[in-house]
Amino acid sequence: MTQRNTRQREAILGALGQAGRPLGPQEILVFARQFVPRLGIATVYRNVRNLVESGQIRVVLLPGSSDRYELAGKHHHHHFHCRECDGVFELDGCDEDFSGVTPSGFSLERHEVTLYGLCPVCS
Amino acid sequence: MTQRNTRQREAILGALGQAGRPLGPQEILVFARQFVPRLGIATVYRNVRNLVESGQIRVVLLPGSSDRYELAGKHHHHHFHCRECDGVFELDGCDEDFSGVTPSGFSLERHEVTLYGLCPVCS
DNA sequence: TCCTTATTGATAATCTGTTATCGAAAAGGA
DNA sequence: TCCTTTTCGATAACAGATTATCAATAAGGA
Repeated sequence: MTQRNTRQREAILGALGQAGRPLGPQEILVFARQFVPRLGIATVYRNVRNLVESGQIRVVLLPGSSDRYELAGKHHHHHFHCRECDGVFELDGCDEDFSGVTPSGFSLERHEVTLYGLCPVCS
Repeated sequence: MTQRNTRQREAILGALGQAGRPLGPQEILVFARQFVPRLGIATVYRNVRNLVESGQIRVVLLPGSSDRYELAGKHHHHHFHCRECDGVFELDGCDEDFSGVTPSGFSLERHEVTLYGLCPVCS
């Protein structure tokens, strides 16, 4: 036997699906406890790591803030980071092309765009 | 007497000027030791904090990497982050407008763009 | 130059986020 | 159901970045 299906892993995936936006480990814990009340933070970290390795979820890196996670398989997009509640929200797909801004000599592989301000709730 | 002019602070500002790109505290230490060989890392952190507070330098926040610092007073611009040497480089001014990408209900205040790939040296 | 006191340099302490440990619980094949 | 082995949950330990401590040094005004 290799990997087992646990209620905990399902709860974590369920939390990310339900939230519809990138969550940090602590946020995942809160959401997923709806499904598994006794869920522990170590289990969240463990499963998040495995799910990233297996390609089921994706790491969202943010300037000046800790990592969030979102379900994989979405097309290229970026995020909005609320300075008040610290929540992160998904934006619609990105069609920007930054090759023109890239100085000669540099080889551009990817880009990250983050918008800041207030989310609807905090406005 | 309130604040004194020290060789150390001058060396730190000199390092940032000479490098011409955002530096982290450890990088600042290396560069600035050209001017003050016995410079300590605590002094770098102390001065960096004061210089940010006094508005002489600016914090550069990067996704998935620790903070860098650059001289203040430049016009709005973004950065290129080399995945090989971890160096950060300044790009020419940004004229992007992301208000069209901002969903209704959100209030956009600022944005951050980071390009990734290889710098000329690492290419 | 002298003296006061901000600043330095070395290092211990702290902080935040994450991983390791280990006995208890539970997945799932026989 | 039983048994093996993965996974869990609580918490200790760790890692990297940053800040605090404190005796020694050095600005810079008198």
